[in-house]
Amino acid sequence: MRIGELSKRSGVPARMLRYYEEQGLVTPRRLDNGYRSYDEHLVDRVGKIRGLIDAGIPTRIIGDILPCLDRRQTIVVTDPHPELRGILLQERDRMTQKIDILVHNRDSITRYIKATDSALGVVAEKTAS
Amino acid sequence: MRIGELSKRSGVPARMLRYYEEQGLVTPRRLDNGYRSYDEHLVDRVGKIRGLIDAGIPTRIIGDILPCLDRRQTIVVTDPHPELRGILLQERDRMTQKIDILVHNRDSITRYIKATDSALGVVAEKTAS
DNA sequence: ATTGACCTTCACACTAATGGAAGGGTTCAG
DNA sequence: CTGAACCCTTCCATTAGTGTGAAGGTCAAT
Repeated sequence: MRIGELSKRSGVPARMLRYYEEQGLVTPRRLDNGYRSYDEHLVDRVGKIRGLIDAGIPTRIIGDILPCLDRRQTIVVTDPHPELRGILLQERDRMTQKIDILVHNRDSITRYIKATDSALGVVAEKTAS
Repeated sequence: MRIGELSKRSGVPARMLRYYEEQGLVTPRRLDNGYRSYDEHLVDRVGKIRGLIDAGIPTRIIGDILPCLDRRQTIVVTDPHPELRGILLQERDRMTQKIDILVHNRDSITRYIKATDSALGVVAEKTAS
């Protein structure tokens, strides 16, 4: 498919799809006329990319970990660069840390909402009575 | 305490502490000589701020939710602006979404590491034999 | 009184992610 | 053939988060 369709289907602006290509995250083929041609499995890939970017992972790192994220992957035993394992471990820990922070703060927000709700509920009851 | 000490204790560069102030996230008192004076509880606060920024939450939003994050808070029934509840709900959902994505990808990475490890383990065994 | 370690503001600059416009091809439908 | 709707590249702009440096004030210790 061409960039417009991928953009529609993935919800990612075409501008960003070109940017991801520039960053080496997706490498569409080219048609004879120079148009980008994305094949099906890239829909999923850009979905992952968006998710990770939204979650605060920079593209530089996404590029490192993306190849390891595909289910049904052929494990790359011929490791392109040997520091990969270290990078992955480190990045996994970073993600765990982010998760913990997000969970904690989300729960705080939830508690806050509940508290205000019940407080207002009481007010509503009182004013209603 | 002054900015240098807070910086050391929180691990956040003084430059950033001034930036957070500019963004309205912390409002230190001022000494007679113009120096910023932070009191104890702000150590915690900047910790939260850093965590949230690292997790990909923009300061603008942190400013909204920060007041709701303090344990031992006085619930602000006199709601400064009435859209707050909506903002909080929306932001909480965003955070949940981020969490899900992070968890999913972190687990993928973990699986990948395990897979390569055991693959290399086999190789090591074979070469060792 | 000078030195050194703080602090102040202001300003310039960089990166990452994104938006957008300019100028120019391609394709297709009418 | 012409217009609409795509696509291309290149360049410029903006925002958030940072780093860094200049020019200067404060203060404690020598």
